Amino acid sequence: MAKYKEIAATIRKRISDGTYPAKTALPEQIKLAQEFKTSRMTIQKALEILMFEDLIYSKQGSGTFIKSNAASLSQLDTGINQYIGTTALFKGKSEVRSQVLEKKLRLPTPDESEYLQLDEIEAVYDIIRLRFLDGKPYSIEHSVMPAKILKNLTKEILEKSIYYYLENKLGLKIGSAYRKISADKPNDMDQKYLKCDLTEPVLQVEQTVFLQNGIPFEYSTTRHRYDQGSIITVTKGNGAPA
Amino acid sequence: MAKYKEIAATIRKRISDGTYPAKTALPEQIKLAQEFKTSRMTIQKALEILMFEDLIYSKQGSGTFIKSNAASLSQLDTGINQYIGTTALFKGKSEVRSQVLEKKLRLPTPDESEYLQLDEIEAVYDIIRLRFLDGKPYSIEHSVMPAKILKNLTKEILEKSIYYYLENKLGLKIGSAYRKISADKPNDMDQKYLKCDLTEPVLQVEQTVFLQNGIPFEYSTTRHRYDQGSIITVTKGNGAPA
DNA sequence: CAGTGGTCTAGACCACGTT
DNA sequence: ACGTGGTCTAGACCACTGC
Repeated sequence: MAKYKEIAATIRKRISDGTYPAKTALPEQIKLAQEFKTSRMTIQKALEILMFEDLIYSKQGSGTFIKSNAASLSQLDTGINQYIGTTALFKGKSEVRSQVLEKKLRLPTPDESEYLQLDEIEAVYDIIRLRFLDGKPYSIEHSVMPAKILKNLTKEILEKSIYYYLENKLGLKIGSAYRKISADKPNDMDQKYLKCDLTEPVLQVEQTVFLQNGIPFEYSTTRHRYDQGSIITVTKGNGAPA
Repeated sequence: MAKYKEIAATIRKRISDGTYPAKTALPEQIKLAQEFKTSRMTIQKALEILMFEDLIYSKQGSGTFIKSNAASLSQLDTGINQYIGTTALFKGKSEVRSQVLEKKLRLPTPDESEYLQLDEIEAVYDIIRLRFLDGKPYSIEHSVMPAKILKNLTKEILEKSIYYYLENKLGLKIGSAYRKISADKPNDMDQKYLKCDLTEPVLQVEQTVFLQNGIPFEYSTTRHRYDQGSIITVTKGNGAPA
């Protein structure tokens, strides 16, 4: 592994085990460079990682400090702000199953061709899946995906995880996602499949997901029963003044 | 401005105006270093900014490429994933006003002292505000903040923006935030103040906001009328494999 | 003014992908 | 094998903070 990553890991460990206590200053970059027998640039690359993880922050002219919530943050082993699909989310805790309500190939609507950056002649898969958690329905997901990316999409893949198929079978990497989250009254499908009555709202997540190269690969709308899910987000502070 | 930031700005401009078209490779780092009369390290710091902004990505051994959604992304002048308060969000578009329904000093509940990392003997402000957009109520915000941070909180400040007060008057910087977003049935207050009937749900955002040094400064629950707001998030792809 | 982090250089070698 | 990005060095000077 790269030296600066190893240094970052060492410092991260010292933060989580209390060797470097919260709210105190880290040793100066020069000292760290001496200790790790490296240059200041390399120390800075290591510290940059920890800043990105929100464990420390620097003030020019003053020092580099450990955030007061750093110890608890460093326990989380994965990065900030993940885009975990529903299948991975409940992994190990419960049993998740998908029922494919619809799977057809059609042409995109004008909106969809804009969101997915497609020509009007390029077909899309139109898929509706009902998700079950431990046998109980908890969400309906309506996905539209370009057929040229998801070739040979089978029902079997849809019943498992599309994300797994993309990354492991097609070798494509997921990049960013835009999401719009809102609350809504239950519509006919919600009432039928999610067993919502008129006073039971849904949490709707409308999202466009991009591959690493910036090509959109999915536009979807997911509606959750209000008592069956919430969205957690972590927003990192910007360094730049407004 | 630092040279690497200027270089990043120049390249960003070339991406947005099409000088460097989407899906193509950027000039090699050596070439860029020559053009800008600088070293490769400085070019890399410039490119790092653009990667963080999700405009480009690199593949070792291959090149640095422009994402296909880069041009549209570079139009957004502000950074990714902002934590803008409601006041700033609607700036220039509409008129936002706050009515303070409650403002008292009390001791924290066990949950609150955990979220806010407070001793049970440290007082908190308990504040309930009703927000109006163009004269119509659209959300109720219940905030709990440590009194030791927000000294001398006046009703006047509450009617404007707490965030503005923090950053400009107290010189404190906002850092990260954790949010939990969910949908819910309207409760008594929602029905009374947001004029929700029983079939009109609310979008609830429960959040803990931290200062730059990691100290929590606000735990709040905001309930929006379902037809008056949605949450937009942008999730950046991780570089690391799962 | 002393001490800290921020930027920058002009090289070098390594790791990876492509051919 | 070659060309790309990734890492790393051993310095230098600048910008800011705090005494």
